[in-house]
This record gives sequence, structure tokens and C-alpha cells, in this order.
Amino acid sequence: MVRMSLRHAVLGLLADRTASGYDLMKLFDTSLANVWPATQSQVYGELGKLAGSGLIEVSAEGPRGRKDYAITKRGLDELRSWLIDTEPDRTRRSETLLRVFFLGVLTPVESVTYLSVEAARAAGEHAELERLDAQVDWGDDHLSVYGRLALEYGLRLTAMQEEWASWARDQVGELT
Amino acid sequence: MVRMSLRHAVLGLLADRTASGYDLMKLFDTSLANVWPATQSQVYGELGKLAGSGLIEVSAEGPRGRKDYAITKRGLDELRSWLIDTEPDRTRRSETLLRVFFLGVLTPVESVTYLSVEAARAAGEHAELERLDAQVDWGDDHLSVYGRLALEYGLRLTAMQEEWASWARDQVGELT
DNA sequence: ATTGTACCTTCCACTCTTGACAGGTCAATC
DNA sequence: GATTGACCTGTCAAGAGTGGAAGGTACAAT
Repeated sequence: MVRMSLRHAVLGLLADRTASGYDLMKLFDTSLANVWPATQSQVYGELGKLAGSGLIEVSAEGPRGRKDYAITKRGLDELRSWLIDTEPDRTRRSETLLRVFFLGVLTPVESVTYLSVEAARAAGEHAELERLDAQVDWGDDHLSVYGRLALEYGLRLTAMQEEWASWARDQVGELT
Repeated sequence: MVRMSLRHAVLGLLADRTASGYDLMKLFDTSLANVWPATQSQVYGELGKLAGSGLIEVSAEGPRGRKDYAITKRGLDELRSWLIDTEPDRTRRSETLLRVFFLGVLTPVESVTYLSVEAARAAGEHAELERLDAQVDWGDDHLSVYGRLALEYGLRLTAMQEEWASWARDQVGELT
């Protein structure tokens, strides 16, 4: 039990409102898609474990075997304690950057192509996020207020990535 | 065998020069620390598998059981093919951002503190990278040329993170 | 001569993540 | 009445990553 952010992601979502595993999956695939992706197996598994340890509980049962979960007092304590008392794991892996390290085995022309594609990809993602920003109806609930901060991070990140990739492309271009 | 970037990280390092597992670990702990961290167990395990499949080979044996590995023709082909023909996995997880999503369970003051710490952390990392940049003797080999591009990415990323965290802190501050 | 330190490899137990599979129910439409 | 599609929960196998333990060798300095 070293880290387990997934556990806290589920707790965090349930802190906003009760939800079933199905509901949570939709949130993971939309709001949290670019922050903490998770699969069904993980979510349902985690719900079972969390319920077993009393951090959440079944608050209602609906049709089709639907189970609504609600966070408990202990769960909320655990979530707050995670936010305040523990340091985030900042281990980052970037396959894109890993490839940059090894661009030397390609020809300069091939490297320039790689970085151009990367710049275009970042630009595309940036545009996509801007579209999302304009489209989303930002409410006043927790997830909206702070979710917007997260979206802004995405906007700034993709903008930075595009600038960097363009710059890097030019740097490599000068080698030819 | 879906992704396995670690395999290609090892191949990429060996494309620059021959190395033992011990040598590779030093590279993983320095050059690649912020790009693709790996543990001993992973590296030695991967070396065994790569040698077994003929992508690398033992080029020399030294004292203390040291084995120097060199990339083979097939290994280089595999590396090039990975760089050119396959799309990087861009799945990103950010525990820091995940926490931002759930800042709503804290008081605004606690949230401001969290974001302030985050800004300071980014600033500190940025300064550290600048120090590294000035200190490193950038040579002409592959890892240096392209490693420098990666470092520049880190500089821009940490600068962006500091600006974002400061901005977000002010945003939340306005709620009080 | 001992001792400390750097060197060097290998194995194991555990958690996290992925992807696929399996199964069942309700509501509306044709 | 049958089909379709959205709803909803669960399990399993395998890969990837973590952390640590174990064990041994060469070398230099005291």
C-alpha cells in the first residue's frame, strides 16, 4: 500500500456526489481522462476494497443491480489527509521525450519530421481543449471550479509543447 | 508485447555506446531520471531478454562478473523502427493535477497553500535544471545533442508549472 | 592485513494497469 | 413480440513497475 492514487481518485469523485461504478467510469473517461485514466476492472475492484475497509458504503441500490456508493466520514478524513499530509508522487514518464533522446540514430531529416509531427499534435490537442473549454458549462460545484484549473493546465501544457517542438525542430534543422 | 518503452530505452542507450547493467543504471539515474525512471530489477531483466532475442549481445566481460553489452544490427533496426513506425504512448498521469481536482474538499486557505507549495516546487526544480544546464559539458555525441533538447523541455515545463500554479493560487484566493 | 567502498549481477514478492471476457437487466422502438 | 441499445456489475491473465534482499568481487587506503 505505497501510493494508490486510484483509491483517492475514487474517493474524490464520491466526495462530490454519490455514484455507481458505471457513473464513475464515465467520469474517468471524461473529466479525468487526461489526468488519471482508469479501467473498469480497476474501478470496480477499488469500489469493493473501499467498501470493505469502510471508506465508502452502498447508499442505494437501483435497477439492474446498480449500487450507488457514498463516501463515509472515515473516507472523507482519508481523502483530506491524503491531500494535506502526503506528498504527491511526481514520477513522470514521457515516451515522447524518451524518443527525443535517441533521435541521434535517425537522420536529421527524419528527426525534423518527428518533431514537426509532435508540434502539430500538440497544436491539435490545444485546439481540442479550447473547444472543450468553450463548450463546457462551468458550474459552481467542486469538480467544475477546480476542474477548470486542471483544464487551464492542459491549455498551457499543450501550448508549451507546441512551442518547444517547433523550436527543437528548428534546432535540428540547423544541423543539416 | 504491446508497448515496452523500457526495452527501447535500453536499446537507445546501447546505440550510443556499449555498457554494462551497472553503467546503464547510472544513466537511468542521471540522464533519464526525469524521462524514464527504471530500477535495477527492470534493467537487468531487460538485458537478459534483449540478449535472448538477439537485439543486443555481450561484447566483453570484465572483472567482478561485469558484462558489457553492445547493440546488434537487428537491435538497431528495431530501435529505428520504433522511432519511425510506431506512435508514442501519450497516456499521462499527474497525481498533482488529480489533487487539484479534489481541492474542493479543503478550505480555500488550504488550497491556496497547496498551490503555493506547488509553485515553489516548480520554481525550485527550474532553478535546479538551470544549474544543470550551465554545469553540463555539452559534447557532440547523440545523447548530448538531443539530451539538451530534452533539458530545454524540462526548463519550459517547470517554468510553465510555476506560472500556472501561481495563477491558480490567485484564482482560488479570489474565492475567499 | 583488514576494512571500507565501489562495483556488479540476480532474484523475489508485491502492486498497479491493461485488455478482454462474461453475464445480466431495463426501456423503447419496429 | 423481438430486437436494439444503453445500462450495470463482475472476473481473469498477463505485463509493467517498485522495493528490497542477497551475494559476491576488485581495489585502495589505513
